[in-house]
Amino acid sequence: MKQKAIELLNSVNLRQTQPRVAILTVLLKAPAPVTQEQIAEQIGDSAPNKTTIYRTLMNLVEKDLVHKAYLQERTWHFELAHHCGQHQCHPHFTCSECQQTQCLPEVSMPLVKLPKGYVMERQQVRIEGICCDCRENK
Amino acid sequence: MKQKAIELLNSVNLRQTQPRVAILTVLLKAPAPVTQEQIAEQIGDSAPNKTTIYRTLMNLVEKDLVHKAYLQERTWHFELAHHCGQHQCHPHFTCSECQQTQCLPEVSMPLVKLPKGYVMERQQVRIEGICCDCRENK
DNA sequence: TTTAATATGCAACTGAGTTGCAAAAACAGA
DNA sequence: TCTGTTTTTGCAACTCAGTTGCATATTAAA
Repeated sequence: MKQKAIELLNSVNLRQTQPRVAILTVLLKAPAPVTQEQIAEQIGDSAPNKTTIYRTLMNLVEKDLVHKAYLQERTWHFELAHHCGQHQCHPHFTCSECQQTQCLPEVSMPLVKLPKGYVMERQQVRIEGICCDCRENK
Repeated sequence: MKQKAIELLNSVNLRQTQPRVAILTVLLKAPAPVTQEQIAEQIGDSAPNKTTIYRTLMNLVEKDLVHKAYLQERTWHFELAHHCGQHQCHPHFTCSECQQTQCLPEVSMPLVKLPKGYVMERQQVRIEGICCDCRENK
């Protein structure tokens, strides 16, 4: 994991620092998009300052290693981009009862046809609904 | 417009108040999702307090007259739901250069197939890319 | 009208994300 | 391995969208 993190940093010419490696390691393990706070929690006592976490995430987004996953919440969530297709991430499902978000297996959705002259960079799909657990407890 | 706003309020059993009518009227005219601040601006001097605007928007979202459109920004954007299909809104395009967002004409996207036991409420598509204007000015 | 229920405005608050700057760490070259 | 330059980090103070509590005003049903 840690090794993989270091490789990723090298691949985009970012200096290899403790905070960056730790943050990337968390992202590599995460099963769904995570917030700054969750990252800090996971790293524990040696977690970097929140400013550093945000700055690192922003660097990683800029290098396209990480994506901001837009969810119906106030807080930003991040996930590794390495499972995304060229123009499309996997869809995210958010339960409107329990607010839990999960990644859906990559589905090949057709890309929306853009008006002439527009360039597609990335298409994201977000789904709201009721998850299995919440439906049963009704 | 104002008449339409009143009808919408009646249809969901919300009391007809000046702020609500004004806010709905702005939403009815808006060509793309708008923020609290933009709504206040459009209404002008007689604009309700920002707390009222937020509370009204939340009421309208709850009644499903309005949707929160999730964009890659810090501020919330709202739009009328009346052009959305039952499980799907029209896609939004955000230019990663100029940050402008626009609605794309309703396209019929297939719905993602959810795992067993899940209920689909709404599917949203968000596209990032370069808009026509920005591409030409490069 | 009158009254009970609901909505509004205000001011103070919250909390995610940002900024500026001094101190620390990374790395290239000697 | 040391040195100097560049980049990164931590801290504290800040910003600003959205929230909360409560007193006052408005709605609409009787």
